[in-house]
Amino acid sequence: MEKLLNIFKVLSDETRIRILALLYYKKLCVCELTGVLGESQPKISKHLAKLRDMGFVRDERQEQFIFYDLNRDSKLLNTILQDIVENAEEFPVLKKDLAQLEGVERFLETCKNNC
Amino acid sequence: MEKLLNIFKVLSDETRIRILALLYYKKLCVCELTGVLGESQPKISKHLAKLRDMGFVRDERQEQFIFYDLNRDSKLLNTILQDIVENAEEFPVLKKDLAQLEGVERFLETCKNNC
DNA sequence: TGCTTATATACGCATATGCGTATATGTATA
DNA sequence: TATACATATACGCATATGCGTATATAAGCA
Repeated sequence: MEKLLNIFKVLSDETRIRILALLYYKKLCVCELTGVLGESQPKISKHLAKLRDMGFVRDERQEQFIFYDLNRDSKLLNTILQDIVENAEEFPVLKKDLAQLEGVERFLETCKNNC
Repeated sequence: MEKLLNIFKVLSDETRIRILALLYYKKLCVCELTGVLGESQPKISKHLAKLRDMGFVRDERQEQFIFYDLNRDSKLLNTILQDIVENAEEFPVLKKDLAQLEGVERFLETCKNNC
């Protein structure tokens, strides 16, 4: 039951839904997430830490950046995320976030401007 | 986005999941829910009030009892609940709750013992 | 080795949440 | 109409959550 509750607790925050929706499509680093979401670096890092501690994402260093990707072990979480991103039209914020996935790499080059 | 978040907030509490899982199968009154769940009457009433205020359940008086039933408007909530009850085997608490659905009416007759 | 950059964490605060206890409300019934 | 019963709500408290600001850590580079 604990695990089930954790899925819903994790999804009870808009920032975390936005992060998970982005990671659903692509492995991203803190820098890119900060850039796309337009939120402060500590805020994003703290949500990522929570997601990591609960086992929903994994982190992996690649040179100077730390990339996060989705742990797809939970069938239920996967189904829910799929449902959300497939209906992104209903959620303007998500739609806008996802549109920025095209060419996110630009946030790497100018990271100090985002973080 | 608000509506989406509300679905997950509502599901972030074990008592509410238990209530929704039961209502998924059957319209029940406060008395029956209190009896099956073995929780205090104010606790159940408050969770029901929250579910009602958020539009996830409807209440309807039938003589001395007030029955609650699931509002199935949200496709996502419906899908999630279906997934949960179909996998009730994984969640002993839910399995036990659902097993008591057979003959819940007995809680009506002895309501004062539960409430 | 010292500096910069990318990310993580600590701290304090404001708000939200869940619970128990007590009490109010409203319907049924004697 | 007085009482009992079913349910709802108020209040106080403890804990949890999210955020901003400040600072720590750790890798890369000069």
